[in-house]
Amino acid sequence: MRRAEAVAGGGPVRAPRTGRPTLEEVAERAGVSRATVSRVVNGQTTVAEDLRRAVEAAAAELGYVPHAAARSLVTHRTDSVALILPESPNRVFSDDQFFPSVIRGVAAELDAAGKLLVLLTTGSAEARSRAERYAVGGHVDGVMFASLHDADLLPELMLRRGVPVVCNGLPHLAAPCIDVDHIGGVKAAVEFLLAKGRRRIATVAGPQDMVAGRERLDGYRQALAAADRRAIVAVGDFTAESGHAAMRQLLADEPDLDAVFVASDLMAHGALQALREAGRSVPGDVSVIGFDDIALATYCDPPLTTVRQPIAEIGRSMARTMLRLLEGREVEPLTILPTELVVRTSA
Amino acid sequence: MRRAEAVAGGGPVRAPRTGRPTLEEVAERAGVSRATVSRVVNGQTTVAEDLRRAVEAAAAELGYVPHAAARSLVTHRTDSVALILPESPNRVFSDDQFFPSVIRGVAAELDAAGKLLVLLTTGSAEARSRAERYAVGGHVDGVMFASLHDADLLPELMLRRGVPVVCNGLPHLAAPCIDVDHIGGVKAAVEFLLAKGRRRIATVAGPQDMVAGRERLDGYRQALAAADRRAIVAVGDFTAESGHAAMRQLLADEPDLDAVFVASDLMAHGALQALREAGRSVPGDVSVIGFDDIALATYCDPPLTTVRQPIAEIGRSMARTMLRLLEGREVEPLTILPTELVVRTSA
DNA sequence: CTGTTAGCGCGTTCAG
DNA sequence: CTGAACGCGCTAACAG
Repeated sequence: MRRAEAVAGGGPVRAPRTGRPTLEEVAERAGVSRATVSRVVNGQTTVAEDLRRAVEAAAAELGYVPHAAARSLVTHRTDSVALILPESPNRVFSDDQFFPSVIRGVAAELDAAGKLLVLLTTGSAEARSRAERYAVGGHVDGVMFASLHDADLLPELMLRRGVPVVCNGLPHLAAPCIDVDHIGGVKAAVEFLLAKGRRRIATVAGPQDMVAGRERLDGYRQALAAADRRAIVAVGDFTAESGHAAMRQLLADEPDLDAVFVASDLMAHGALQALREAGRSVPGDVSVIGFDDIALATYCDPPLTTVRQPIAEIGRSMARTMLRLLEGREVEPLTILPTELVVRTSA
Repeated sequence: MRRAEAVAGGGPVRAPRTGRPTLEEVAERAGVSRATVSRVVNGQTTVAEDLRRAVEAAAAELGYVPHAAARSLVTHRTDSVALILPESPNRVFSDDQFFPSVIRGVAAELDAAGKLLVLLTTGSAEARSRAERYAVGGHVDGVMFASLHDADLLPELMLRRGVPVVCNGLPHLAAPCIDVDHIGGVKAAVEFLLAKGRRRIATVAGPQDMVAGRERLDGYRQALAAADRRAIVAVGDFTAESGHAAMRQLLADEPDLDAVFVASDLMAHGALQALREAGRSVPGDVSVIGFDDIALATYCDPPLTTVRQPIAEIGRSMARTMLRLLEGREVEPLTILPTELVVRTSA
């Protein structure tokens, strides 16, 4: 990996055509020192106009692009941040639109700030340790976590290593968090069902190792308790299949239920199918309300009444918080985004 | 940015607690040289067992993680590769499952190889030049392009800069390409419609600045020409809205059409809606066939007959090709994956 | 098998 | 305002 030696025979010693031009080569071509080129490239204003132009010309002709590694070795910055998606790639990029929407929000905000987004999925133990090494190894300036599980130690680990962290889905951490008002949204949904005269209201809850799963169940319980009604609960894992299975379970346990709040739209889609198979009409026999308001909700048959959470805004907000963190500015320790009931046909 | 100076007063000079341990600190703690630590960290077998253990212990205690920039500055490797998605983040992470599925395939394969995936969207000119600087700047070892547009100069640019490239959607490049058999799949679809006795078969074509758009239209034309029938064409851009508009156009131009091949499932979904609004039954009055076989196809009403392309396999194949390229091995210049007609209800 | 040495390409003092 | 010199943390020759 060493540069070519001078050619034997005493001809003029020319630097070999290396793959990429370096600062030094630009400097030589422009007839200035490396330091001056560096200043120009980094937009310092303390360079004489003619030199600056010479440097810019030389850089353009050579197609100079600073070497990322060399630069970040000395600056300790990379101008890129990671978004960690604590699921397998299969899950992240499935038909659940949650992660894609978060990504979209993050990407938009980072793009505007000229930062780069690195996506990491940590669905396996191996992937998790790779992500750790990646972040701690200084590949990125900070790390954002989407939809964390309770048991995930990665955020704390990174914090301890001095990596700036922003998260979603675990509010009690020593890092700024972005989340939505799960409980308020679910209460509105259940109250809507009660106001419609529904009396036996069940729920398909989400996974209980996640805040989103627990709080949506809490909201349901609180609303029912306030109306002095009994809770009827089945638990799924946010997938359509689990929603289908949970709905069957509910129908078996409680055949006379007349409404169900399902903790995600994807599960609601599965639940609708189970109701159809059981010969129940929606919303005639059973009212159904979902949670998320992803595109699928409008495709459902009938179109799904659901609690909208601003998913892309979670991403945007995380990104903005991270950018502020990287600038050393103050940030809100906890940001709660609003949810709202979107009434369609299923309830 | 300089290390703390020795403390005045002559006490023992201790290295200040820097943010992250370096090779040197591990070496000192283990009582060996930096080189030996480097060897152990990089898994070389030429280190005596006792030293290796001492190094491993020291590294573990200090929580040593190699500094990415320093390493890749000398190795010229980063162990990560980029996947470029030549659309805006909004488009990439929309309800079109194409990109997510490609990502999934790429991620799976790269994961298995211990490489990291960096996702870049190049929907704007600015994003494009940022991606260029990123790749040329040596952040990644190679670049993969998904679903290229004809006019995209980025691949050639990167090639010229010596960056390894693999692409999808532009087969005539000086880089290995992965694509699917568009024409064969579409021919099968149209022939299926003809065999069913359909006589006035229209098409909603995709964007004509992409191979996928052009070849699917070609396949349609070839199959109709072989049957001595007239082509009836409207053009969309692969979105549901454009499919809806194109279908309305077709119905206005050719009210007695009895079948339509739509060049993407998302457009087909829009087309179905337009047909419904126009009071045409599917498949009674009009047969509809889509292209892709994403999850949406099964949600359609009626479930969509469609040409399946192995989207995730495109991603896997791109990743495998890239890995081989990075190892300096031979690769196929062109890989064509098969398509197949999946018959459901809409035709 | 191990340690010593020389850069990788760049930003950044510090003199001039 | 400019250039010379140093070091970021690491790998890879080269000696021993």
